[in-house]
Amino acid sequence: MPDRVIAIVGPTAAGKSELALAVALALGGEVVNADSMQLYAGMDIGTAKLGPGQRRGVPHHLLDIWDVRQTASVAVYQRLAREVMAGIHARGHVPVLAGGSGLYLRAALDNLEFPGTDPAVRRRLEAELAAAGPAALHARLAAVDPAAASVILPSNGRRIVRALEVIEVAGHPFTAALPRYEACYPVVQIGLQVLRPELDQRIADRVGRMWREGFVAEVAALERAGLREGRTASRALGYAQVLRFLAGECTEDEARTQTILATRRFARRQEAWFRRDPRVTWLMAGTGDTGDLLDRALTAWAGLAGTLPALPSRPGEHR
RNA sequence: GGUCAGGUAGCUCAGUCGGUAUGAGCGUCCGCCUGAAAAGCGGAAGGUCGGCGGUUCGACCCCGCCCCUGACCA
Repeated sequence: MPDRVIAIVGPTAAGKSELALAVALALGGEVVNADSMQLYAGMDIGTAKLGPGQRRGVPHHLLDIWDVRQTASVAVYQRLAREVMAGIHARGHVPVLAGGSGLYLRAALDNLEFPGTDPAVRRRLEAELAAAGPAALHARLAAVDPAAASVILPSNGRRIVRALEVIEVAGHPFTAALPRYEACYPVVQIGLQVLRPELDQRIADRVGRMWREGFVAEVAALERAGLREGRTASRALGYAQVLRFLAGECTEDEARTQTILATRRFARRQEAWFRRDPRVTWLMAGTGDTGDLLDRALTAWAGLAGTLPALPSRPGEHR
């Protein structure tokens, strides 16, 4: 019997965490985080992480597992997510994957394999990038892997470095295009959709709330814990802006405004990412209609169940 | 009321010593994304150059009047 998964995806501030919680309660599920920044311990207010007291007894996995100084890694996340989901399945529960990091979702759900990495090689290539610029590295890539070079733009230093790294470390060409959408679990992906004007309002409200809840103090504390050394965490939305403020590079008000703008841009990118995935079932999340949303999500889930051998249902196990 | 500065893309502003606006940044929209992905990269749309006259083969640019904004003087 195939082990099924339900995923709640969509842009930031659309209400994924709440819906995931409701779905988990209804199906006897356990939530698995698919948000790259909620993996970091201590990044709570700025990532809108559900606190332990708000989880209503539902187990949540892959939260607070990384130190802010650690560089994030999709490949590591993939391994962890697969392990966690296997455990949930073994317990007879349903994994409810929730988060807005598109690549992380695909890493967890799809047949994606990440070629290895080598810190030394990476460091060397990055130094070369800084010294010679992306165009020079791109020319080199074109010589060793024309296919990859034709797909990666000469201005995208980051992807060029990774391609060269893979060729050197793995000894094979870099697959520069994402593969077909092909999941390794029977999965229902629920996409939460909120109209642009309302989403923008929610983002502004959320950032305002973050500030009222002591976001600046959170960042200051993390700064003492080494946030600035963290390659990934220091660039997180809001955290990057507050770090600039703390360094005296802008006013607090500018940091707040910039956080709103950057979050908005990010939400657009998330929409674009998930929009391409034909498997996503989109639900319009109007203002405060969570109950209805849950019904519609469960209907979509029931649709998947109908295509598969029946599974004994265990509703409300975590009450 | 007077003097000066300014009115150019949704916003902040370049620019043309008269020859169809190379406009820039931001915003907006769209696309890409395989070990940093809340990251990184790319593309597009947007302007009757405040209004009306005049000079000129030709005016965003020169001249006149008017409107608006700001500073200063009364």
